[in-house]
Amino acid sequence: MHSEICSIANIDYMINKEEFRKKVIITAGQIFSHYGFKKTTMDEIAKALKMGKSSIYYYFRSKEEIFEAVLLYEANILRNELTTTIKSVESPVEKMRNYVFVRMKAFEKLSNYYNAIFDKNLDHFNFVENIRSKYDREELAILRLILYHGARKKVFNVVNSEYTALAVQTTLKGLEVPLFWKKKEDKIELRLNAVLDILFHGILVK
Amino acid sequence: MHSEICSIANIDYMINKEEFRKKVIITAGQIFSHYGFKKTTMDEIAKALKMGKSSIYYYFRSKEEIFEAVLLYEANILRNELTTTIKSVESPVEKMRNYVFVRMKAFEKLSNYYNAIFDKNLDHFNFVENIRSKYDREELAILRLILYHGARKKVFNVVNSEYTALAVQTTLKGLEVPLFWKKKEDKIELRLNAVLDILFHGILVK
DNA sequence: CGAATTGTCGACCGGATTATTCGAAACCTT
DNA sequence: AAGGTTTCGAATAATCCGGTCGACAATTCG
Repeated sequence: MHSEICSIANIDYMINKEEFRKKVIITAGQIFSHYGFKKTTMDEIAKALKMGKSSIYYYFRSKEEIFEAVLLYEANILRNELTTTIKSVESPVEKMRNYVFVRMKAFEKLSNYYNAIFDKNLDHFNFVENIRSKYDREELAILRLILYHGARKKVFNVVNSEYTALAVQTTLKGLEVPLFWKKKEDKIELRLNAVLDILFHGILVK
Repeated sequence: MHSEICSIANIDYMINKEEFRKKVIITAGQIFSHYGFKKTTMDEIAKALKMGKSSIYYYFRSKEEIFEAVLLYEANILRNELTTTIKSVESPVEKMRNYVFVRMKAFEKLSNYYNAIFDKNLDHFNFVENIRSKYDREELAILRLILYHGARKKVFNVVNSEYTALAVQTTLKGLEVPLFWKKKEDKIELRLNAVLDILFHGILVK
């Protein structure tokens, strides 16, 4: 029959569908990052989208699928920002304040989702591995170096010396941090928070 | 019988009890201000206190009672800060930047609870009236003046002119703002958010 | 020491919430 | 108008959560 026309129409549909999915991801992402996975309700997402709750299920199979899409979306943004920025940066270290600051912000945003992941009993090993595999080792090495030398040369004001070593060591390895955990325990969770604190607040730029 | 000794003992008990209540108020307050009333669970509060949920009910009758205690506690702090600070401030307006900024922060903290109040179907009229009655009219007048002239003289950078009038008008009347609402409707809620936005972010100091 | 009072907690209940489904209506596009 | 696409109200089954209760530990008192 009219197979060609039909397929054209389908492509149109798919585009719209993809756009709507993105809208959901962005909207839901904001809510997830604030309230975590468990505390975020479908009703809430639907309300924020000004849509019936059931409609969302036309685009996503489940709440989890939305959440995972959000994580992937954010991780990709972060990764792209990193790769593009890192190529436009040259020493000296002293001039990198703003650069690092921007990076910090990006990580900060993503770090919100850690809570959400904790909240859920998601197997974050898979997630972390997934993300990590997308980072070029070299990128990480450079970033780590910047921070390391920056801290030594007092470009950054490291607030709490107790955690300095840990912070420098793990800084901007970023998503590798969770690899140290074996299971979800309070103490370990606390340590993560400490690290994140240093990463995003403790090390003050400017 | 041993009425005197007993009463002394009772006072001791009360002090401990009062201390524990305060601990609950502070801990629960942090959670409430982040997640709102509804999304905050007793289990969560208990866990944060490292205590059994049932134990909390030995000190508070209900979740609502905790919440109201939190509001009162915060409101008192804010009120005290206001009254003490306002007496140590003299013109000119241009030097008040930092002062106002600090005030902003204080309001910001309290403003978090507005969400919590919305969240709940609490009759916030009572609450607001309760708080408002503790403010000296004169204090408010002075604060309002500072902001008003500050905005006119461009000491503050008013970001969104659309809301400027509203902001100046209601700024630091602070807790009076809610009096304009008749019921909890989306549009009105949005307007509040706009106002709060202006109050705490829109008007940039420095 | 006991006994009385104060404080803690695990286990549990029933009503409320919530993720998800389904079928029917509304909406396009041809 | 037909057929595919999108929306949504209503129903459901599972889970959650505020609050209770009784047992029991700790402390205070004679």
